Amino acid sequence: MPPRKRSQADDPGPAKKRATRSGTRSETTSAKSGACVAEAKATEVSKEAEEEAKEAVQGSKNEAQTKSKKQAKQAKRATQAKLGEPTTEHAKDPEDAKPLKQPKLATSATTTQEAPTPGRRFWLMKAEPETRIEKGKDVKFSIDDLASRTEPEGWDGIRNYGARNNLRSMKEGELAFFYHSNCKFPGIVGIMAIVKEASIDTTAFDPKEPYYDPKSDPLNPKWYLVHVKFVEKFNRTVGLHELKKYAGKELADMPLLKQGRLSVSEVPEGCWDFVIGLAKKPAEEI
DNA sequence: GCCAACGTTGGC
DNA sequence: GCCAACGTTGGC
Repeated sequence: MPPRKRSQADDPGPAKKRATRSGTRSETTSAKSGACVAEAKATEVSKEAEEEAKEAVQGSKNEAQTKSKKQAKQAKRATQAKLGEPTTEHAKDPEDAKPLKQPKLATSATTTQEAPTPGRRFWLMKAEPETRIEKGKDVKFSIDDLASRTEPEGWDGIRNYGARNNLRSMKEGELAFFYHSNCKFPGIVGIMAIVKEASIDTTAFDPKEPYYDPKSDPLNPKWYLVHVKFVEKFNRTVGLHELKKYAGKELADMPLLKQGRLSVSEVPEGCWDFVIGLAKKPAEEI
């Protein structure tokens, strides 16, 4: 599905093609015993971590004293890497499993009444629509593939902290652009909806998976996915080249254009609306 | 296939 | 904790 590493390995391992994506590998996929157990365990663990995190927040005073150094460190790193949780936070750090605290409240709704309802945010997620074999499996995933699904699709394979953090702050009901990358005509091709919030991406634990991460540990999961469903395919692709025309203007704040490599990024509401406008433009006006 | 930009790793 | 070397993304 989403883009990833290019190991040239190509070992023609067996592989029920599409295993990765065909999945909807949510907890309902009770078939795979091993992975499932792992997931269950991992879930527990992450719950614990969640509890810890909560406690940490509640007892923030004490915590501030005991952990302030650590936090300072993290903050610094985060700044350095500018992508959120970076480099060293690996397996060791239990904070890694910390789930979605309050994402920064969204722009517009920040000011509105009842605090606990952050505004809806918008996203952009990349996938490769053209065949590419990774560890014997085709990682291709296009908007047409998504459209053909009858069940929510687990957006797995995200192996970048910045992207992951974005995944983890997605809320059910939010919308995302589907972006075709690493292909002839890269660009935004349609819209999907988040139908299930972050859960553990168990493909990280399976050596046969294209996006296996030997450093991830079911007991302290690093990688997450969300489930999405198809909403709409645009009549035309809003190409990257076209988007770039507005990079200094209407789309100045579009992370896609500033940090091209992030496979899951946020789209400011204004940019969202603007892109929709582009997508609906009659051909003559393009 | 090239390569710029950026992320990650590991030595010190 | 810095930073050089290495790896990956993804447009072209």
